[in-house]
Amino acid sequence: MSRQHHLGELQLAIMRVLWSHGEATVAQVHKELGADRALTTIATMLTKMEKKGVVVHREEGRQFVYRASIREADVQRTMVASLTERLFEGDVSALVSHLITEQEIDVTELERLRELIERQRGLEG
Amino acid sequence: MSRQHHLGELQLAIMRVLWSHGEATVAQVHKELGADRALTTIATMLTKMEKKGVVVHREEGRQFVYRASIREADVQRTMVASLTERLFEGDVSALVSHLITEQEIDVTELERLRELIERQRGLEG
DNA sequence: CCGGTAATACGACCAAGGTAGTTGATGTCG
DNA sequence: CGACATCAACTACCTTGGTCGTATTACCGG
Repeated sequence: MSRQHHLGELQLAIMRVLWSHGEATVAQVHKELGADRALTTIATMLTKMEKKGVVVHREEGRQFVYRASIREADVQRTMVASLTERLFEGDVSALVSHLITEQEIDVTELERLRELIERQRGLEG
Repeated sequence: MSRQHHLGELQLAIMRVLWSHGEATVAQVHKELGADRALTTIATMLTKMEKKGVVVHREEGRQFVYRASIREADVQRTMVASLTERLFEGDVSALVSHLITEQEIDVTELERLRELIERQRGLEG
């Protein structure tokens, strides 16, 4: 269940469509992604993803309607944790520091984050 | 220069050794990584990495002494940005939120981060 | 000088992500 | 009914990361 779901670029893009739409056919996913790749690319990828266990499908007429079978928050958690491990030796705070100081967050956002931290500190305190 | 340096697991592990040691021979890297893989695996990887432009070497007798040719902060920046793009539609704050609420940061760290945000807010005016 | 050791060079493989063409079945529309 | 469009299945490639085995070369100790 909570296996390391380490998804590639296209796979993630597809997952995002499924997460936001709930369900989608190959054609819908394709369109949503800008229709720059071939339709079969999406279809092949979805097949591989189903084999891997990250999506499932039901049939509607002769079309397949796909649905994500893992939750977005779980994927975020495992992938962020993995990156944190690889780049910051597992130090989550180091990553947050990096984000705050190196990755362009405007003042309004900073204020929002400050409040978030306050709230979280309340919860943990 | 600022190409998307998208490094794999082993590559990152090797880079970390080089960043922290400044320079290292194949044998040193191998040892530092626990010597669980074959020595040639490290050697091959370093060759590939040099071709890719992320490390360079000089010769010392018969040995190659490798050195990183890209900075750690740059790799962090591009890889974090890439993940942010893929998982949070480029919304850095969303990632920070995720880290604060979902990834186990203790109260002391939260306080440290709060101060960091204050300071950054000062810098950005 | 000779045999073993230590290093790189080179080539082989495998898996996974990504991309797409072709085929064959099945519907639909005129 | 028949031509055309749609859709999944299958096959095929290519690239990159990762993992090694073997060959070749150079050095070092006896």
